[in-house]
Amino acid sequence: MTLPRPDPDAAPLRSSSEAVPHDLIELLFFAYRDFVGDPDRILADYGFGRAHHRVLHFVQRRPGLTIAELLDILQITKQSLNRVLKELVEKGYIEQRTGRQDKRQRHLHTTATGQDLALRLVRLQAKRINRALASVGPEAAATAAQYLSALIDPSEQPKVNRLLGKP
Amino acid sequence: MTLPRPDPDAAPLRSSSEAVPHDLIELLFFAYRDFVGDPDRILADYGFGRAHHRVLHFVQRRPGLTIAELLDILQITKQSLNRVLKELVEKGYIEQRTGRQDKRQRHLHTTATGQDLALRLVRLQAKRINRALASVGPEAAATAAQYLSALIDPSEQPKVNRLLGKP
DNA sequence: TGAGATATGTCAATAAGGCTGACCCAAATT
DNA sequence: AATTTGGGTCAGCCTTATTGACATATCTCA
Repeated sequence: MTLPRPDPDAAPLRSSSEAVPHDLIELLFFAYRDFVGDPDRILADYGFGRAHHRVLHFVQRRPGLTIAELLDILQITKQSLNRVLKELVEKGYIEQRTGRQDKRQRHLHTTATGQDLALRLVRLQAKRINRALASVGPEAAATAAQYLSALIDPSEQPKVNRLLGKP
Repeated sequence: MTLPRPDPDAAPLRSSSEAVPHDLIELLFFAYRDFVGDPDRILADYGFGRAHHRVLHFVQRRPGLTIAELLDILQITKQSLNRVLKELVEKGYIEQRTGRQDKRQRHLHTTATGQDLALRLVRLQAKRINRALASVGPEAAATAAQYLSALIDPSEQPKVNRLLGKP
């Protein structure tokens, strides 16, 4: 099966002086797909999906996170969050603790089981990333991080930087 | 609302000597989300979703693509592809031409309308990427491309390289 | 020529992960 | 005491994906 080559004349940029970096567009699609594919396969054994992974990941990373903070990070509705969070709590991967100062808040923590799974998943993703960095040279790490960071909505960047601990 | 900082001692890497680049893991999530968010908003006006976008994009990029080739790129089932492809054809964004040598094949092409939409979307994504490149320096483009490419499953890399026209 | 492989299309059922809208309670704030 | 905030929940809907089964046309090869 031979794929046709991209046709350079197919889309002349008449009304735009900006170049279109097709490779960066398509590579992000393929890279992201394979990147989340690894965890997906494991999560399926637990009856979890991608949404559970994200919740587990950020709770593991930021123990004590509240619901509101998690909603702000994930940018989904509380109904969507609640479904997966409830399952993670019921199955014993995440624990909710009522806030001490503000008793309305629920602070989220991974249980020992939750930590095991979160670590297993994050190591799997780290493996892929480290393999990539090894192949392009470790100097690329900083550049890649800066590039990905700059792709984020400027309005979201402060939040993400805080999240990553880079104020 | 103040987010707690990542807890560096929360997940000691007892059973792994590999470092875990949390920033690169999380940045990929945020970057991808915002990257596909732009087109999503536009597509909603047309009654299309992300799946339609991917089909339209690759057909625009590789005019004459067959169904089998597209399935191989997207890695979804033909039933999934068929639903969105049918809608794109019915609404006049994509055209199917029966193969000349092999009459079983359908060669896919964007219509004029399809090209307009595809270009609009690709320019939007290019804008975000070019903004990012401008902020980190254009030298970063090659590094970012290499890094993203190296994230892809090694078994898939030849295919992607062919697709991008870099053999 | 006839058998089998290939390319595509389609039906039906199911699941995951999102959404909106409408409520509810308890606790904090003013 | 009244209002706002943090969180939970019900119900219904959409999109994208899946599996499995089957249909049809066309191509290839013995």
